[in-house]
Amino acid sequence: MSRVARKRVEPRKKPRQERSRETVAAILAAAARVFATAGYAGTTTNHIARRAGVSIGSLYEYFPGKDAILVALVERHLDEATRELAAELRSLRAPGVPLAAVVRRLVETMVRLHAQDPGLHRVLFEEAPLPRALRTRVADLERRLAAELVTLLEAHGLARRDADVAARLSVDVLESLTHRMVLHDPAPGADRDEATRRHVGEITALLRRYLEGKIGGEARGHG
Amino acid sequence: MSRVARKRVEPRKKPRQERSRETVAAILAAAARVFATAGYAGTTTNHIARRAGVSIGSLYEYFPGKDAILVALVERHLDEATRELAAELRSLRAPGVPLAAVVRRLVETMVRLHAQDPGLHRVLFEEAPLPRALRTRVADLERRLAAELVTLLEAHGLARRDADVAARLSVDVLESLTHRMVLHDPAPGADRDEATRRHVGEITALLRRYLEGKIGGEARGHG
Amino acid sequence: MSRVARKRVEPRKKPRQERSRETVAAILAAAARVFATAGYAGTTTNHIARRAGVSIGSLYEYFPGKDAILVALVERHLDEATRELAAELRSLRAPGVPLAAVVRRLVETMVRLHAQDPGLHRVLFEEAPLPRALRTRVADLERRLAAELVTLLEAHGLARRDADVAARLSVDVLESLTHRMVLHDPAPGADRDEATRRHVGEITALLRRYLEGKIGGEARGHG
Amino acid sequence: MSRVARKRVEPRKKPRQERSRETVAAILAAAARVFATAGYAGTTTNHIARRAGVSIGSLYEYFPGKDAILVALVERHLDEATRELAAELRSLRAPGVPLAAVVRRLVETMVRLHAQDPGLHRVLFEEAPLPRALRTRVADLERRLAAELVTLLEAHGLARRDADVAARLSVDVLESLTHRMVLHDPAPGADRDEATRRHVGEITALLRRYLEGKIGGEARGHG
DNA sequence: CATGAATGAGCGTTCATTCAT
DNA sequence: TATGAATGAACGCTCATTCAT
Repeated sequence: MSRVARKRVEPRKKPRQERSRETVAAILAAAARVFATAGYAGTTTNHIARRAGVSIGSLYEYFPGKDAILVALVERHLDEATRELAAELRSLRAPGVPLAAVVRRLVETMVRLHAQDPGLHRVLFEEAPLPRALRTRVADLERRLAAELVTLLEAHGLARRDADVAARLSVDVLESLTHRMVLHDPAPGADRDEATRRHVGEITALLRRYLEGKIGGEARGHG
Repeated sequence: MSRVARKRVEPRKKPRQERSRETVAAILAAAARVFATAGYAGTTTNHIARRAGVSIGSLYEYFPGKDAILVALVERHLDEATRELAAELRSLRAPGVPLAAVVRRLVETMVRLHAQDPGLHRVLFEEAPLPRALRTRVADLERRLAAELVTLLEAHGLARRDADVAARLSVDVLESLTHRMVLHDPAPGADRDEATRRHVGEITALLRRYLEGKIGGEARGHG
Repeated sequence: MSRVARKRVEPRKKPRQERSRETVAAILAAAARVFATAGYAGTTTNHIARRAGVSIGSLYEYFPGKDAILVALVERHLDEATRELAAELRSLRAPGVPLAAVVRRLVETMVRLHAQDPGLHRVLFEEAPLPRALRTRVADLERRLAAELVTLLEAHGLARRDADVAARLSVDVLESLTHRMVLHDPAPGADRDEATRRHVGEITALLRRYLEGKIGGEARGHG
Repeated sequence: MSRVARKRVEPRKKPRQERSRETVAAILAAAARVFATAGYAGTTTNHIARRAGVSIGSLYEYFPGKDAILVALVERHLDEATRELAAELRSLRAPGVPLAAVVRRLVETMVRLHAQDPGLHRVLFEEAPLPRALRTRVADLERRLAAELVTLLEAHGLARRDADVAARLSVDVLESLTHRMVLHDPAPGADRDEATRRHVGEITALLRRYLEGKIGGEARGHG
């Protein structure tokens, strides 16, 4: 994956029988643990197979290699993220939800998506160089989120010429600050929740200032 | 580097003669190119040596392994960043510089630091797991920048109870948005400069909103 | 192995299938030949693997390195030596065996154990620095042989205060003279057997003199 | 040295000037220490050079490689041994020295020769495979000692048909038991001297029994 | 003569991958 | 289908040795 020669990363065959589905699930679960603890370079297919309680031969029956497993994990994560975001947006589109709540809940959702397995998240989206197709998929997801945000802003009377620019930057902020927060996570201790809550509040404030302040339309971009 | 067994990453011997200083320079230059194009995992010491026009033995004469070279590159970058930031801050502390200019020039400086070799930057600070000492050094640099920002805000009459929190988040935004911008960089084409300029302007606007808006002290954190 | 950092020398995994048992046997047989002809330092894992008709990967599947193979060879030899000595001693403890026969047969047994592969024996027990555990095992074996010899001497009415000292020195003589004889072995020619027989006779005479002569208890150790 | 291809082991040039002689001496002294502590395989020429406070280039000015240094050390040791043995034998040939003293002093001399640097001795004469020329020189030394012993025995009225055989075996015993004793040496503690004295006494007793007992001419070698 | 930077063959070792069972 | 023994390309790294300075 790191190299030029692009390799197959599609799963080899669809699991048809029950047992096969369990095998695949075991492999993915094991891979998630191994990637998270050993990093991308430190993970080997033999490692994963042993941890999954599956023979190395079986692993290769379903995945053509380590990168394919990683890709499957990323796709699984993206599926979930897509689903959760869609659900959240559905509820945020309901009339009567104040913008403050919209922003806050978007921040919370992003944090939740990143925080469920930070170590794995770091490996999947930072350490490992993803194939172009996946990077495109991530980009699409962000683009769609930005588009939704434009709609939401309009619904709250915040329409502007450059609403799309503002929405796009807001998504970037959402994504990169939550990512960063999760990676800089201190040891999962007692007051981590408190720290997270404060952080969420602060990011929310920042985004509200940015988005709502626009209305006033003061001079911008002229240093 | 990913695993427990921390290995030596200090350079092995100081180059004494002129010739060896050239060798070390050639190795570092080659390593920067190889890391940037092949990624962390895809880079080997043999690659680097060949690209540097140096024997593999010479490489190991000066560096105990790939990670040590990476560390040297990171330190070189951090030295430069420290120097540039210090210079910039010195000039921004001069009386009469408007806050708008302070913010914009900080954004510009960060972009400059990230943009000079984006591919390498990505590998050094994202893909490769840095030893703790270096991570600490990066964290210190950010902390000092945040502290400076607090001073600057006070000098502009923006003192608040939570100035440190705001400054800290601003630094996070500075860092992560410029990082992100640089990585999502489209092929270095004609209008990249234009895109960069717009992006800088927008980030500046966001930070000004965030920092200046605080004064008003409207309700925050109660989403 | 010579250095401080003790490495693993335990075999990596037990061969389960028939095929792998053959592989392990082939590796050990090849290693015996290579060690014997090339010496410890001159032996490499690649040598052994090629000679065994096995891939280098397979070798490392079963042994973590050259020292582990050497250790396995030593243990195999010690197992055999222990077994043969035990059998011999059992028969020597039978009533009616004259002391002359006891001594002679012990010498013959030792010669037999050393002589079956002198070149290998030299590498295993002289050239290669064995891990402490194995050296201890060798020492234990010698200690037990000395203890048995004390019992045998008593059974022949040769009890003395310092019987243990005499037995211990006798074992040292047995071990070191047969070792030496085997190493100084001339090319395996026609009259080697004759030379060996003479040598065995002479060592036997020396030991009988030493052990039986004690009875008389003439002045000793006073120059 | 371990390999087939015999390499040069003669010193490259005779040191003519004072400084050169010092350099060679420093190299040999350093090599003795390094070989003794790191073993044959663990010793490198760079190691030796650094320890000698000499550049690696200078080392190669005087010795063509690691084996040549080892050979020089062995030769130095053999020179000394030859000298000491000759002196000892000269004094033992004086009329009136009882055979008991002859034997004891030979044992003591052998112990002294082995014990002055046991670690080094082990590397030089056991671990490292010496070139044939040196092995021959060692064999010659032993042969001459055996011949001397025959003369001494005759002088004490112990002449026999197989005096040469007995003398030869006695030398073997002298050599191998002292060697063995020195290698099995316990940590150089308080009572090591006591142990050594006892051991010397016992070996002396063994050899006297063997040599003097012959006269009686009881049945031997017909086991 | 002395230096020490440079060399590169060759070692030990891993691990993705295949395939006979 | 499942297994796991076998493979071997390719990596990290050392160290004896040379040679320009």
